[in-house]
Amino acid sequence: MTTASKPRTAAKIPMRDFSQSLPMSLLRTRESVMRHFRPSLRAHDLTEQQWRILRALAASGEIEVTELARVAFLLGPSLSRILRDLEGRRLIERRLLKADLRRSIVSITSKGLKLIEAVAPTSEAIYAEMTKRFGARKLSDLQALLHELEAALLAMPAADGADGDDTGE
Amino acid sequence: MTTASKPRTAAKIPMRDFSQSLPMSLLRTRESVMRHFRPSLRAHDLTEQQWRILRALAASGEIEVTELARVAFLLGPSLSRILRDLEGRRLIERRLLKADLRRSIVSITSKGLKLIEAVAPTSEAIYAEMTKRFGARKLSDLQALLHELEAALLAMPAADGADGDDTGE
DNA sequence: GCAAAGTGATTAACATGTTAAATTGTTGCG
DNA sequence: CGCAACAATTTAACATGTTAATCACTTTGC
Repeated sequence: MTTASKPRTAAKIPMRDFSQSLPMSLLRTRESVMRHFRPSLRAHDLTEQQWRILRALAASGEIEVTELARVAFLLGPSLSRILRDLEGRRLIERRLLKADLRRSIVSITSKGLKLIEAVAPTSEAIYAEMTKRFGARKLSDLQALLHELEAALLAMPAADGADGDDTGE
Repeated sequence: MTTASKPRTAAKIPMRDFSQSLPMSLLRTRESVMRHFRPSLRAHDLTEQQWRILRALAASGEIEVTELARVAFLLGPSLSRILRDLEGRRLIERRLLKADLRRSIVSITSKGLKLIEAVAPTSEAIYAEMTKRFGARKLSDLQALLHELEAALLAMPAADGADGDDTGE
C-alpha cells in the first residue's frame, strides 16, 4: 500500500462501511453488467438509453410518450431529447393523436427494427455467457430478490427532508 | 407511411422481455432505494455523488484523487468538478504531494464532518427501516449475490464491438 | 542532462439525470 | 362562450456520465 495515513476521521457516528452500502452495490453490479454491453451498442452508435427506447418500442409497438417514459425508465426531459435525436436518425416516428393534440404516439421504423436485429444477436450472446458464468438459478434468485426489494420499498412511505436537527417548522 | 399501426412489432429475434433485463432490474431497484435517501440529502444541499465523496473521505481520511475516484465509483472528470465545488464550500481540502506535484491529497474538513454527522442519523434510520421491511437475511443474501455476480463478470472477458455483421478487420 | 514516453489530474464536448418553468392543448363550469 | 384549472410535452438550467484531448509533471533511455 501507499502511505497509509491513519484513518484519522473516526466518525462518531457508526455508519455502515461505505463501499458495502446497498446503493453502491447495486451501482457497481449494474456497471459490471453494462460494461459488457456498451462496446456492442457503441459499435452501432447507440447509447444505453437509446437502446432502451428502441427495445421498448420493438416490444410494445405504438406507445404514448408518457407510457414510453415509464417503460424505458427515463424522465420526460431525457426522453424528449432522445426522441428528437432518434427521429432525426429515422429510427423512430411520431404522430399526433387526433383525439388529443397534446399527446403523441411513438413507433419504431423499419430502419430502427433493422438496427435492433443487428444488435440483438451479440446482446443475447453476452447475456447467455453471463448466465452461464453466474448460473441460471442464481440469476433468477437475484432477479427475484431485486423485485421483492423494489416492492418492499415501494410500500415504504417516502420520508421528507426533515431531520430533527432543525428547529422545526 | 407510418409503418401501419400493426398490433405489435413481433421481433424476429426473440429477446428477453425488456423490462426484465438485468440492467433494468438493477436500475429500477437502485432507484427505488435512492428515492428514500434523496430528500434527506437534498435538505442538506447534497447530491448523491457529493455524499458518496464525503462518506468515502470520512471513512478513509486522507486519500489521493485517483483512489477516491475508485472508492466513490466516480469517473475522473466528474470527481474533478465535484471536488472543485466541495472545496469552494469548504467541505473538503486539497494539498499537493511534495513528492509528486501531479498528485494531490484530499481530506474532509471539520465542516464536512459536521455535515455528515447531521445527515447520518436520518440516513441510518432509513436504512434500518428498509432492513426491517425487507428482512436482514434477504438483504444479506442480495448483497452476496450482487458481489458474486460482480466477481463473475469481472472474470468475463470484455468483448469488443465486433458483431459479425461487419466485415471485421 | 534531455527528449520521448508515461502518469495524474483537469478541461472540453456532448449526452443524460433532475427539478422547475414554460408551452400548448383540454376540460369543467359559471 | 370565456376563462380558470388541469394535463402532456418540451424547454431551461444546472449537475453528472462518458470519452477524448490537454496540461503538468515524472520517469526512462540514451
